[in-house]
Amino acid sequence: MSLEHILLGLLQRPGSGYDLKATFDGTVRHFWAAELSQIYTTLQRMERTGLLKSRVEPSAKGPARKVYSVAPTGRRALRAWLTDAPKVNDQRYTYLAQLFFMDSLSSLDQTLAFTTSLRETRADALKTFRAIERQWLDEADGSVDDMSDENFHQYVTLRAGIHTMAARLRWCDETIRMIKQRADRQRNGRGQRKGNTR
Amino acid sequence: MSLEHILLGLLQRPGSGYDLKATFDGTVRHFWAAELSQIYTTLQRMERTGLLKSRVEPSAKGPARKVYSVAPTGRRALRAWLTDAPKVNDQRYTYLAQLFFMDSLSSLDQTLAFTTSLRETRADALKTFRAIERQWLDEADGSVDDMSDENFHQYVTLRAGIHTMAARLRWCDETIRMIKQRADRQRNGRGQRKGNTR
DNA sequence: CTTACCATGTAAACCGTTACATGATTCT
DNA sequence: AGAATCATGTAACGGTTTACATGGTAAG
Repeated sequence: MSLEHILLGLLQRPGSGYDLKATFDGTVRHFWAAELSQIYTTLQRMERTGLLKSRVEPSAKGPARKVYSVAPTGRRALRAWLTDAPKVNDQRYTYLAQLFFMDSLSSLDQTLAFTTSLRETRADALKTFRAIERQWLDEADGSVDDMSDENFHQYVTLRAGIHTMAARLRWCDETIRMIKQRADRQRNGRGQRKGNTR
Repeated sequence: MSLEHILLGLLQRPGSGYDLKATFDGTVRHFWAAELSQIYTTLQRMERTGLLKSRVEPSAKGPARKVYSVAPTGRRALRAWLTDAPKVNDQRYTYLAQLFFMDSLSSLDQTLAFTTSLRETRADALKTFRAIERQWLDEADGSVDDMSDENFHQYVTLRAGIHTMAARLRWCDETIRMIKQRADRQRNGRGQRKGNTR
């Protein structure tokens, strides 16, 4: 139920579902994504179970806004979650699954093209992360020490994304190198070894 | 629908749901996890939609086994998925979400303890990955070139896990260093800057 | 006799994506 | 007039976890 806890965290400043979607995309999207529809239904559930309260406010534009804020029960729930041990959840990587079975295409060229294409997307993502980091550092006069504690906590989660993405790029490069080496060997007639007969 | 595709990949050697759970845990668990109950229901759906066929076989021990294998439609679906572009899916990191909001505990000591504890679990996980890699390399006489193409594809996904986990460890170390530095500064009375007043 | 392993599932609840539906205001 | 943005949702489907239910064989 981490989405609920993230919403509790974000709602330390009250807001509507629509507001929260924007905040989501602007702050936590590098480690958590959520669609508007999911946010709306989750907020409704959280009000039903007493974690949140809401009031309806007229809007300058469009329909009335339903502004949520954290109820006392919610505050306790957030605190309990934060003082709990770090929760490690399983990750699912679709592209690694594809790669895992890609031998059945019997074409190292396909594997090479796949990995090369993946590398590009990861390089773009890393560039984006680094640009966001530069903005953060500019706003803090270039020094992490000048950040507020609040910004510091947020900043280190961005650093996590940068480390991970950089590692993935290095892995792509290592893999591309190994694929090329393997393809060369096979072209030079050293490919027939250990059941490698496809 | 990646679980379906992974099951298609694994079922290139036919097997029962129970078999598949064991294979899952032994081969792809570092990038994909699945419970038995999910595997059973997914296999049933895939037979209903024509991706798989099954036959019932008596078992040496326990109840009859329902052995699934890939139907022609399934073979085409697997091929289409493998020749598709690398699919990057969003990752959700619960512990980064916790860290993101942890400033509201107003205690850098808590943040330090949290990160230190996380570091331990990541170090253990990395150790496990490295042990598995050593086994793989031993079986291939220590050289990646001596692996079959099939094993090579599987090996590189393990390397992805190792790169990622090592990066996460380096991030933990970097973060721990920054937290300590920040705590020191605040104890030495330089803590009151830029809204850092909690 | 009890535990572990083999082998099958169902049910309930929540997580998450995609598509659909509605309607107001503001800018071009 | 049409597009963008504000703002709310529902529905359907599949993904995932946890708990429950059943019963056989083999080893200690």
